[in-house]
Amino acid sequence: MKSEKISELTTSRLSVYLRCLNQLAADGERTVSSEGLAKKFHLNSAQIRKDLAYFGEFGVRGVGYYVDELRDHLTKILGLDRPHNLTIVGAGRLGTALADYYRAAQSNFAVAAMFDADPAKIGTLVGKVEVFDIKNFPEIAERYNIDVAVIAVPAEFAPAVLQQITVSGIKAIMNFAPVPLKAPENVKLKTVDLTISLEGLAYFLAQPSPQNGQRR
Amino acid sequence: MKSEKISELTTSRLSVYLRCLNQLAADGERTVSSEGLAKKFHLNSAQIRKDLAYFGEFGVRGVGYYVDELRDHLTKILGLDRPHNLTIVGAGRLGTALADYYRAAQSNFAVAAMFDADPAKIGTLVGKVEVFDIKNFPEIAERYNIDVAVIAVPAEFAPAVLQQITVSGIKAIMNFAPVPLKAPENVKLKTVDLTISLEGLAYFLAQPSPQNGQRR
DNA sequence: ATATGTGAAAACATTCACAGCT
DNA sequence: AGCTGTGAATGTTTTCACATAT
Repeated sequence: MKSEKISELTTSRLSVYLRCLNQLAADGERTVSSEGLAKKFHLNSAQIRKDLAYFGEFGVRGVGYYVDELRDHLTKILGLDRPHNLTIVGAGRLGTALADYYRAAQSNFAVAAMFDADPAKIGTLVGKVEVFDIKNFPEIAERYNIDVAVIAVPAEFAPAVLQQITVSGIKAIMNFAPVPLKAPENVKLKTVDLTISLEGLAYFLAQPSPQNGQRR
Repeated sequence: MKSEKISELTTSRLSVYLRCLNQLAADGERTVSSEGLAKKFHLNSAQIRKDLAYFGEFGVRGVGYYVDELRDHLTKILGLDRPHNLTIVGAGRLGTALADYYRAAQSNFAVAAMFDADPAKIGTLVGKVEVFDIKNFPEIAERYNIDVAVIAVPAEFAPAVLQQITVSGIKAIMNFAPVPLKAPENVKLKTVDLTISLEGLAYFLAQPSPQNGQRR
């Protein structure tokens, strides 16, 4: 157990471990070893032990980890022991798909509201979630106690949307707009760039090495 | 110019640079320095020079990089100088949203076909793209000359879908199912896990440090 | 016997700083 | 004078290997 700063690589692995532990619990497993976990996702067992050891000594030597206990720890560590209210800004194709996706995924994230600038969309429902005018963001975010915002608007509007979100005091933002955004200090911004991920695949295909038998 | 193995971190930055160069070209800029690029995305200029130097000496000392020339190089390096045919497996909410997203993004990725197992969806159109029966994957993939596949099915079906895709000889796969998949050697698999990204935000919110003024 | 927790080593990535070119 | 390309230095992440606990 150390008090260093935890890297993002570690925390996203914790999410993966937790998902796996939920599965193991459902399967009725009582304990699991770091080696057992490691095999499930082609990962090094020392890495798992180290990731967990940042937060405490959860294991028992000679035995492994108790599934239920570790699951509770990770749930708490990841802040998933209490609900989060999500908003999705941008009620276009991607925004509505994300709303549906997050609504369907049973999780502690409730999609509480959506926003758009298009008058035709304002007032409509996506699933059971109302689309509000982006102009009223601060008021609605307050009313619904939003703590996480997802940006799903075209790149050109993203900086302005980010601005509106941050002035409302929201500290956690996920951005799907393909543009580099700079969030204020003490606001966590994660960008997922769907285009760049694809281009990484194109690069791979362009490499000479795997060209044997490759479809062109 | 080295012949080392290029890291994925480098290649995704190349995508970012290319996007920026396209913008600069549209703005009529002739040259740009590594420092100029670096400022745009809060990045170190040495990193940019190093990333580029893996592939050649594209710059001119005392001047910088010629926008058009560097753009051409990066386009070629990333394999974006020729078209790619994309398929999306899973015509649910996420799959159709991704289809629309990639269709709209003007790029070298053409959405050529979609697949699903649900008889109600087979034969329908998403945009102008037909949904085929997943059973016919090999034949249709061949017909449309698919070289990149996107997995957008529920986690439980993802392993079987991966299997079907890889036996068809497709070498580049993007996975949105929240499950750890293992692709064969010489197949590139990228997973984007929308849930894990959110949980990283929850972890951040659960930390004591930024709790001043945070909405709960 | 078995599996954790962790220093030490190795691998990998970023940044510095400057020689060298235009 | 100005900016690249790159070795060297620094920082970060992963893996090894083993003492330590049950």
